Amino acid sequence: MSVEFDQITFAPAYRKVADAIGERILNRSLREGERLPAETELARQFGVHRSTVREALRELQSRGLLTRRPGSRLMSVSRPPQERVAAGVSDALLLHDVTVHEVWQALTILEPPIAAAAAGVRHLGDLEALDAATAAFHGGMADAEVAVHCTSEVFRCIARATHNTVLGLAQEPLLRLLEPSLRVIIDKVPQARTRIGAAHARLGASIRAQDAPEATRWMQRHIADFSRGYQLAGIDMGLRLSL
Amino acid sequence: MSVEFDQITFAPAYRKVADAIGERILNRSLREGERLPAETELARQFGVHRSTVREALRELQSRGLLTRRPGSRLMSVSRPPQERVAAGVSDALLLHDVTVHEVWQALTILEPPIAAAAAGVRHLGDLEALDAATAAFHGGMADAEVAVHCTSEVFRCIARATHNTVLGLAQEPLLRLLEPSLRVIIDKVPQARTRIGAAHARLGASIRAQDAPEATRWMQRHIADFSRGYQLAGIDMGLRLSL
DNA sequence: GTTGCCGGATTGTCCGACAATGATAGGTTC
DNA sequence: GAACCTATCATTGTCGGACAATCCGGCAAC
Repeated sequence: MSVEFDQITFAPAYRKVADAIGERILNRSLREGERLPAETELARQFGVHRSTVREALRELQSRGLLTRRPGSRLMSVSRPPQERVAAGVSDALLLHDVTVHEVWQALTILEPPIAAAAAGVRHLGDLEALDAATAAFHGGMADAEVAVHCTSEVFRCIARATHNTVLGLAQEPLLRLLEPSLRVIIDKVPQARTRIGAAHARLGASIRAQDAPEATRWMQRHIADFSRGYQLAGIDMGLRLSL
Repeated sequence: MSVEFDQITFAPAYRKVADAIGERILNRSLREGERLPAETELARQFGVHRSTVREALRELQSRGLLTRRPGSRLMSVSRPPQERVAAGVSDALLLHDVTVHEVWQALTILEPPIAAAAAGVRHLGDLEALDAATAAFHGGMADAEVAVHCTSEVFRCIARATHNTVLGLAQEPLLRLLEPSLRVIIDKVPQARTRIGAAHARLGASIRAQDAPEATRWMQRHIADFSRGYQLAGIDMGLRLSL
């Protein structure tokens, strides 16, 4: 009965330019490190004004697809750095009002298997990095800031030891969201530091021994301890996170 | 002895403007849905040229922090839509040369506990959505495209049933990366559709029955099946993904 | 109630300009 | 020949201004 039309789609020029360049980066016809022509030249090629090109470049830059390498004014193609991507995810989660509990639950799910995987695949350098982080935790235990940083660093080292980029990138936003509340716990709960330190030691040992079940168990306890920490620090896990 | 100086940081005006606005969105002093002043007005407030403001807006827009609501020319504050964030993550993973195996391993880790959590918390609407996706899979099984879409949709429904945003957002990029290879499997492996369909049915049943262990088991098999599928379809899991 | 029209606001795009700053090449000194 | 200095040039960041298209709101006409 009724005639149906497709929604018409109009994209401004700056989006088209961004899409065109982005497309070629994604499909690898522009390779990492390759330098883009100057803005004026791009404007000429696309047949638009330089201002339009610049708007497109800002978008690609913020996606991490383009970056300016030090010592070069020209933009060059880059793979989005993990930190940037993770920051995007944690910002999004923050604005979506995720609760402490949601982050904690995700850690509960993610971390023990990561520890197990790390115990499976091991590589000497990875163990060293883990030891370094553990040692730094002990050394800087007095300073809450250092303690917090080292705690998440231990997580990072373990994830890195799995040599699975996906796991590392999945974990990173959680660590970012965890840190502020972890700081509160470490500040308010006296026994937190020693318990965390002990967990680190056991985790390191079991990963070194390639004892996956043991690594899993200790990681479970480690994460479970956070939940206790939240209680003791008087943090309501149902509350949404804030930066 | 030596005098130490901080690295001097220079940020172009468009970055400063973007940071200023972004900051206020992140710390919620600008609330979701709130409309920004017009570009001319922003330029006046920041004391820069409109082109500069526009470059900043492009960045915020691409981060999903600003969007234009239909029927309004003014930019309004938005929380980054999941799809956009997920797209950013999967693009990044793609460019970082993640392998099929890495994605698969992450699914192995993530999905069974998600299914278990879904079996714990259940909400009538969630079950309906899951049933709908399962039914759509059966209905459209002939069409590979539909089958692929419904398979990931089932994952999405299960994650949604956990009511944990973090889990949903962690999973989404994996689904995006999974889909192309899943399409190949469904095309090349005759028994794939029935096995996937069976898994969906069992998953739905055990979640409805709130049987977390059973849901875990079926999800494990479901994901393990993918690995078999890759073999049968002749896909080398060590190869990096491509779009 | 729908349609048509007008004024104003806003964006998308363009033109052109210019200072600051690195890169580079070319000449100079040892 | 190597190292150093300098003039030149290319490129970005930023600006001023301009203009068409378009969309919103309101109001009149049908």
